[in-house]
Amino acid sequence: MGIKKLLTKNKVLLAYGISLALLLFLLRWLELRFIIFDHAFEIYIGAIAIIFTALGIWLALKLTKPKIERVVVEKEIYIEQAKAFVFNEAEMTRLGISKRELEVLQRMAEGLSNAEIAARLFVSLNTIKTHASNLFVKLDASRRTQAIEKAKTLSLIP
Amino acid sequence: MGIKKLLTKNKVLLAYGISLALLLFLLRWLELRFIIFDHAFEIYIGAIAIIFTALGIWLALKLTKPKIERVVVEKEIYIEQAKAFVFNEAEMTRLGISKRELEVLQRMAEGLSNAEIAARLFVSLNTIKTHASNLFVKLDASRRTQAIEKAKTLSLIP
DNA sequence: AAGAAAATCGTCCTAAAGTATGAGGGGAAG
DNA sequence: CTTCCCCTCATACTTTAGGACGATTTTCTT
Repeated sequence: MGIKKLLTKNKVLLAYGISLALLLFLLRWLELRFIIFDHAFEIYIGAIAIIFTALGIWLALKLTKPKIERVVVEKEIYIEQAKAFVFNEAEMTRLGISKRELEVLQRMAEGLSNAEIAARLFVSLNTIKTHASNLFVKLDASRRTQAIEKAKTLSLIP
Repeated sequence: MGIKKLLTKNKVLLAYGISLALLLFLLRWLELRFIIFDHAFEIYIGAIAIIFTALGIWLALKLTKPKIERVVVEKEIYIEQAKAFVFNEAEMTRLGISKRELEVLQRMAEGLSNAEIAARLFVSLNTIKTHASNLFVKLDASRRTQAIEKAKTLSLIP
């Protein structure tokens, strides 16, 4: 960041420079009025003062860490959770539902028929029927759709 | 904003100008009063330089505005499972599902049998069967459980 | 090793679900 | 007014689901 830029940028510094110039003129006026000495001396001092003031400012700006005022803005982000399904194992234990029965239940909820479930689990249709019947008793349901509904509210299936 | 106003407003600048003037007078006074050494001029210059450098540094530190850094902190908020169900009417229109059919679909998802649905909607069992059949065609399902699954993923039912 | 629980499979039967087809009434749009 | 869609209902039939037994085999626990 150059001095020129600084001066044009900062009104305060500009005013400062102008005031210094005015001061020098004042001195000259005083000089003319009262004591007459070497004019060059005051001008030189003034120039030195300006230069080193600028140098001081430059030094300060360059060498010091920039003042940073940290403003923390809290931005609320609403995250729609992908419905993190947490399996309710306690409920499964309470109802006495076995692992195999749960598997059948899951497939039933997927919309598969008993025959399809039997094929996927490599067992006979009768076995699936038995599991289904046991499930209905344990879930207190009389239809598979009802069983699915109950199982979902109990977080046994997503 | 005029210079005059700036000067009267900013005490720092005023003090600075005055100090410069005083310094010059002091130097002149010293020059008049005492005998100047050979290197008096260099000493003056050095003193002026040091003083005004310090002044410049002080000025810079005092007058620079702190940079405001806006830190955006993202606060994650997880939506509770009160997750409002938004009915996908577009999908219903696309599939050509009628109001009555949707009603039947909803009851089916609740686990009701066709007979129960018929009783609740005050129509005959055959009517429900017809609606169900039409639904299966429109939803490309062959079972009610499958229809329910599809309808749920399409946000036709919660 | 014995017992309990779980998983498997079967049969018989009934109930419910699903398919196919036809048909009548009513409302909305052309 | 006529056409189209929706809702309604019916009949006849097929398929699937579900209930009620019993039975054998694994698997785990004690």
